[in-house]
Amino acid sequence: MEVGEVQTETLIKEKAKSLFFQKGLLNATTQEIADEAGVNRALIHYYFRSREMMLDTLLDETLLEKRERVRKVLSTDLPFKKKIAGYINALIDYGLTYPYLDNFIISETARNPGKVREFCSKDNVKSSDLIREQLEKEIKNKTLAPISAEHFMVNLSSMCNYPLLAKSVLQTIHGMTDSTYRKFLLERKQIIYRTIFNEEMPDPLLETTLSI
Amino acid sequence: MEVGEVQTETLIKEKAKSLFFQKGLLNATTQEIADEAGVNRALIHYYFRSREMMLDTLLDETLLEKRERVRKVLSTDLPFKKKIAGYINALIDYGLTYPYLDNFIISETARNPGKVREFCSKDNVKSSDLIREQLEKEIKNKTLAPISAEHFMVNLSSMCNYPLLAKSVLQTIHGMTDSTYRKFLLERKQIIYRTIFNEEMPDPLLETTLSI
DNA sequence: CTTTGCGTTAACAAATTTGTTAAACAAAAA
DNA sequence: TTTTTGTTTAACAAATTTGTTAACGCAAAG
Repeated sequence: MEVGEVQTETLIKEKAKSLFFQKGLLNATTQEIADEAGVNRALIHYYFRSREMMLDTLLDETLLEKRERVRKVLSTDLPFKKKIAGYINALIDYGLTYPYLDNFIISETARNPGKVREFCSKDNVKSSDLIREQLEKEIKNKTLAPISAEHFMVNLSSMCNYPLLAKSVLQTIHGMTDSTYRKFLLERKQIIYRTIFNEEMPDPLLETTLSI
Repeated sequence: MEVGEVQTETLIKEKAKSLFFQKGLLNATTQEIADEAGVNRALIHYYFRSREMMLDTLLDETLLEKRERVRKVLSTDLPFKKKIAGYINALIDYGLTYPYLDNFIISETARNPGKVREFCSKDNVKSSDLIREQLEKEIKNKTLAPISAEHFMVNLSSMCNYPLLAKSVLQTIHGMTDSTYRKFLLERKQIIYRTIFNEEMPDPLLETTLSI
């Protein structure tokens, strides 16, 4: 391996993530991954032992990264509504990066129910616990209609994640181009905030974390 | 084939739907389907020619059935809010019947983008068009905050479908049993209505269409 | 009774895919 | 230079999966 060249292992992981989580090729073969990375297929076994172990590594890394991002937003000292605005922002932006990640998880779950439990157990802090206290305060102050922390978080993540998951279907139904649908998703940040809080989202909260 | 016995073709289709759309075995092999139906694998080819053609048939039938149900609800003469309550009811109940249907569609899309377009094009009436008029009237009457029909429908279907899709993950995170999660989903009918309309859902609208 | 046709089965062929291995290669160490 | 170590490759073996086919069984028609 020449100095300065990208590490083969990293290259394979990135191309595999792209196939699985961005392009949605949930059943990509080791050959397809190798082709995408432009390396010999045997290298996948050299670095990861088996396809299954590579999947575990990819999921571990990607889910950890996503959790970190979400955790960071929900653990700030910001007031409740700003925190939630940040959460919406992070979730939609992350979804735009890996539109098929959730889908992948869900499908894998059916194939191997134990694995998800394993991944989830690594996540010892529930996001609903991170907002419960503030949420209840809002409800007490009558600035939010009564709702449990669980339902609140499920509402939120549903409205953020589903339109990304169902992109191809929704896009086809509504006859949107890729760029139109992207705009639609970004619009949704405000829509979701309004639906949850029944009031306008403050402008400064809209900045995307995406470069592209 | 004895008289009175279930038609083999129907039996295969039902067992295949169960595997794909209920148990979430998205990659079920023809052998697994045959085993589930208790028939010889060759019969699948006898009746459906190929695995691919069977998939098309299954999707066609199931999506048509789902559409019919939704269409029926949105095409009644009921006032807007009752109509939406019926929609929530139908969507959650249908999702409880086929929790992996959406997931299947999404995954298939990545493998064969043209197929979804074909399926969607058979659905010549958008559900957002079915409610647009009434929605705009509600907004004009100030009984609903301004929102486009598209975002409104996406909000609605997101909150109904996502928790079913992500069942295994959410269930694990929140440590719920199957029956607890089922209750959680049924609770959501009211939660979703409240989130959308910011007011209580009238009791008579809560009746499930499910027998179990 | 014989024939016809549908439903069913086991056995086979072909394609795909995963995982292994032995050899080739290249760069750094001795 | 030779050796060693880590990386890469082609070739192979094994398992899985789809699709075909020829034969069998059986009920209804002739």
